[in-house]
Amino acid sequence: MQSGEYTVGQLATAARTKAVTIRYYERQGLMRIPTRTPGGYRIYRSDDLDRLLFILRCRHFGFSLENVRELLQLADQTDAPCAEVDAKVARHLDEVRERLAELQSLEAELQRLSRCCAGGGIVKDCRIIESLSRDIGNSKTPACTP
Amino acid sequence: MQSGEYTVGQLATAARTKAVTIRYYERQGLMRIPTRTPGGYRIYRSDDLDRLLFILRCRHFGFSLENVRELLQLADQTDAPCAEVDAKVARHLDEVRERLAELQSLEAELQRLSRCCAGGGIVKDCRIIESLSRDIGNSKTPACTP
DNA sequence: CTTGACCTTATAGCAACTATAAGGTGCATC
DNA sequence: GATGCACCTTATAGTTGCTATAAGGTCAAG
Ligand SMILES: [Zn+2]
Ligand SMILES: [Zn+2]
Ligand SMILES: [Zn+2]
Ligand SMILES: [Zn+2]
Repeated sequence: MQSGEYTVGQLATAARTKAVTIRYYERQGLMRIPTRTPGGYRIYRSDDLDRLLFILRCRHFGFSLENVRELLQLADQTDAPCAEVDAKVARHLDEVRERLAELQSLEAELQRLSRCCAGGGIVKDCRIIESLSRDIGNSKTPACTP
Repeated sequence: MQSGEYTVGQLATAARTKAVTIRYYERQGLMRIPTRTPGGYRIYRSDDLDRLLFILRCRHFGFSLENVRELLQLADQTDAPCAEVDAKVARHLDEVRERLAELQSLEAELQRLSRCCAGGGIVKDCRIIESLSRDIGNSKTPACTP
């Protein structure tokens, strides 16, 4: 091990991730196949750290591993127009906003459900259980009027 | 097959779900073990439909199957206090709000990333790729656990 | 009695890891 | 040189809530 070289564990520490994750990324074709010591240990260099950090930043932004793979390829073609990159980010942003809207409506529904029951009663009279037991979605009379 | 009885497919249709889902819920201990025809077909009755609809409503509210299992048990003890039910719903609402907050901050970050690049350039100069290649939030590198 | 829609089970796959087992390496210390 | 220990290796299974496939059996209509 020379200076500027890392074992998988050292690379993991440097990137604040775990060795298993790095091996997993290798199997998934995100990390390059590293050289090995005579004993079979993986040896990484600083460009591997760069690549790993790129991957982790993409993950932090919620990109799927497949998207990350594509982003890595795009990032390598430095002279190509970046329109595809920009589009990928924009599309992902759209997806996140969609999930956000869904989660917001879930939160509202769940809050309504939660407020159904005043507490202190028994299951037989619990408006929450009642709401879960009948079709609130199609009911004319809403189960809960908070 | 008498009236008021369902095969798994008919039950699925009645609940607007799929037969495989019902069998899966049975394996997971959510649906009761049904009786069978001499040929081995599952036979369901209207209380099975009620139970299935209860499960599906819980799923609609985002409860995990484990939570649904517990809610089913709680719902069966009609004379017990409903505090546990109420607490389960409240806890789930908290989790949803937590996810919501994470998703909101992700949306903001992603919007900032998206706006980095004006478009029309090449990858080499793309601020998005640059952002993904450098430590933008460099004061802290939060390891996002989604 | 054949057709065809439906049913049965078992098994594998998805995403992105996490956990476990069983063993090998590298380096410091005795 | 032997030992100990932290770290490395691979393979395999588990997580969640389904979905897909294969290979076969049942039921009711025509
Ligand atoms: Zn209650
Ligand atoms: Zn809804
Ligand atoms: Zn962040
Ligand atoms: Zn760009």
